[in-house]
Amino acid sequence: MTRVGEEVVSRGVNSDTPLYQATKTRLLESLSGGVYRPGDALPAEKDLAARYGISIGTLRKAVDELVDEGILIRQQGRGTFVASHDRERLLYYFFHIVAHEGGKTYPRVELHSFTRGRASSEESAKLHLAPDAPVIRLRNLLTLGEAPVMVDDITLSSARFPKLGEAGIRGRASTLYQLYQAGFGLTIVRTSERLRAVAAPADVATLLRLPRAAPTLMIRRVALGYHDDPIEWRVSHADTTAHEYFSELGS
Amino acid sequence: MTRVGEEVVSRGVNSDTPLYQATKTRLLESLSGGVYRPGDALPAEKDLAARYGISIGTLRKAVDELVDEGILIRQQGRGTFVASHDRERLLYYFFHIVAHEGGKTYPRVELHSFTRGRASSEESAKLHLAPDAPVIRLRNLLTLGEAPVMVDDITLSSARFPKLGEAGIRGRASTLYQLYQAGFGLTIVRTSERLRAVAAPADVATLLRLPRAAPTLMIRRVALGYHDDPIEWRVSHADTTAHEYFSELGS
DNA sequence: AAGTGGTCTAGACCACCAT
DNA sequence: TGGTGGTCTAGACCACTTA
Repeated sequence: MTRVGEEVVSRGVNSDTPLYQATKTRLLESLSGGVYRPGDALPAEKDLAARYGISIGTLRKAVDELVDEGILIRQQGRGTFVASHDRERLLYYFFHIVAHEGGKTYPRVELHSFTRGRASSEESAKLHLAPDAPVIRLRNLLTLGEAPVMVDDITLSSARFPKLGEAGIRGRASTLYQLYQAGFGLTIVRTSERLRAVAAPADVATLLRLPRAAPTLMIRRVALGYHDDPIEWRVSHADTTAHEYFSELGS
Repeated sequence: MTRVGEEVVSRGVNSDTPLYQATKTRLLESLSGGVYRPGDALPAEKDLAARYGISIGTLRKAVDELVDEGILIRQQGRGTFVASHDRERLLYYFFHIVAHEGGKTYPRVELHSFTRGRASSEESAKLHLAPDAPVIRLRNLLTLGEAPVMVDDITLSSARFPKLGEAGIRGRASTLYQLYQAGFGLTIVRTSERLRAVAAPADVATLLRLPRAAPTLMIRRVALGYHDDPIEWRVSHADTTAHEYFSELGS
């Protein structure tokens, strides 16, 4: 009934990469380029399919993968939306500290210090920066319930966060990731973490009200954007006497 | 060209759950029931679709999800296979300890002790057992390179592992998960882990050749089967001076 | 060459949401 | 009521593996 041969030929340039993957790339470029912004609704699937000149099934396969990756969000009857860093989403995807045997709660975050400097070799490696590139360093103290639970040491490239000052952070009622997104157009999509158990450094122990050299969970995290570009480097120390790190993996 | 209405009616019983989900359940039941065993090839997709009386697209959607969950494995041109606990797969999905900044290596595992007893309240909770149910406890010592790196304390329900004795474990050249699968028809599909930093218990410190009360990474893990049924409870203590826990999340 | 999964199409109908 | 995503179909052709 159909002459698929003609269609396939008319598909055009990309001969080796599948159409749905090319479509995914186009969507990703529209996202990182700001054509569709966090919170926006995408055009309806049939419109998008028509615009790209592909069938709705192929369009859906591309969107499916972006939904799986947490980049788009489908809502039946309403539309498809660009994921934004609202608190719930952040808590769900990027915050892994929970009370023992308990559920997730949103932490209180307090900016403890803000400094500028030049990248260490580790920082430049993690953030793909030139040696000695200028960086911004923040230290946050996180509280769950009453007690301080975690100290975050965060490094950002000054080049990617122009004009970011201490006031800009302290003034906000939002989270850091919301600030990256709203203020600099940078959306965190994925993180990669490595964990160790270490004796608390003296300054961390003080902030967490722990005995000197108490065991703490050290979390070293790179946060990545749409194109797996590193946006933030973070070293955290958590007190795990009343909380723990949650990991649901292996599927 | 088609009368979809008739088809939909002829779909039969399950009116609220989508066909592809019902199909997924049927496949899962065939897997846990041993109709298709680990390593086996499934029937070709068009044959399966015909057998279930559904279109190939719907069958593929069900299989897609099982592939995403690591339960089935597709190989173009060859077939679709039931995932088995070969070393590579275990390493990739279930073993999260890597050398600092390094890649994964397979550990040497040594059975250190084998005992029987009755479930603690925690063990019975984690394994969904009655209080004081009979359990088997193993302690393994894991070595990466030359140095001991991790101590695993494993608890199994005696009821689910009948006739499992020390010789049955020590004699094997395989991994524990391969033993669960080949010997008892139990396949691990997913794990859920919670991590803390704790001072090494005395016996663990000795085995890991660490100073008393050195910080260790404590990993508490439930391993689950096809129907999210708990199969194994494991508490590990890792020395993270030269290794770390790897977690790729947030997508 | 035969068999398998992988891609893609064109379109029908269902379920849900807003108005 | 009209629009959105969600499900499902029937079938063509492509890419890959094996013999």
